[in-house]
Amino acid sequence: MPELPEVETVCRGLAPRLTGRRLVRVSVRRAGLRLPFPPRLAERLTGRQVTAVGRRAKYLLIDLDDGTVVIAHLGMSGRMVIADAPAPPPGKHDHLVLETDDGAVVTFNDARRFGLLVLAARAGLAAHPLLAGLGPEPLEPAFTPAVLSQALAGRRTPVKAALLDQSVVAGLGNIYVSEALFRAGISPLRRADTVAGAGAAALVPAIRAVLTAAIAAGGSTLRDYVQSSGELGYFQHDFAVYGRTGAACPGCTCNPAETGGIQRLTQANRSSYWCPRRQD
DNA sequence: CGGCAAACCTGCGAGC
DNA sequence: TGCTCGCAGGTTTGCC
Repeated sequence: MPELPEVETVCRGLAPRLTGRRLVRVSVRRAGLRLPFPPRLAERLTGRQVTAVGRRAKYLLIDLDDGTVVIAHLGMSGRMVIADAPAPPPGKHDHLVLETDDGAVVTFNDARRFGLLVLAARAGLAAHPLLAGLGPEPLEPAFTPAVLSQALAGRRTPVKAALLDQSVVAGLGNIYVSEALFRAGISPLRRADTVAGAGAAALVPAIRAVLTAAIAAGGSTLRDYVQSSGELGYFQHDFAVYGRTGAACPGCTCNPAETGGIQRLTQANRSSYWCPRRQD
């Protein structure tokens, strides 16, 4: 499920509970997820102090006091749940449990197991194979129309697929690509190279606005980003087009019964949602 | 190299 | 109620 805003929300929820804390107990309940867990994972984490919790694209980065960084990805169904010690009995798909010296219990749960968790050295982290190919962070100043334009130029694939490509821009997923294209008035069917230039100039603020609003929703609907259940990163957010096939387009005044409303199509095996009257 | 389908794995809702 | 089918927010692989 998680795209950049959800991972950011998980990050903000974990940070106050983990930063400065020492990991006093680590349970590893299976051999790995999409990738195998590192050898001796529990031993390598136990006793370490967390110095920072951050994010790059959809990756969660947890810095430890020995120069190690935990790189975690939530895949499609991964979640982090915070509870108070004593640790509750592990549930189905609880794969990793971290306990801190002040009594927080963080559980990494992932039903589909598309997530991952590996260790890396902080030094040279940007060159790590998982991170090296990532494009710019969409909320940072380096993500400019010129940069996006350059990344889209020469690409003959639909713009929908190009924006899903993490080397073009990091952190967008299926939901926010549809939402950003709607805001920018660009059809998901457009060939990427035709979106360079003016299209990119419209897309950059659209992407920024969509992500910023989603992060704000994550923060505002949760108390300190942690639900009462302890679950992080999952929040209700109103989408303009995503999952709204047949519904009225929020930007149109026409009758969806006559126009068909929001349309859904399949591109590269993923659903795209769009309003044909406002996006071309 | 570029683009697409399939693969990984489980859960859930819709339809019969 | 219970089964099957299609669908799911990610990423990699392998094939044309």
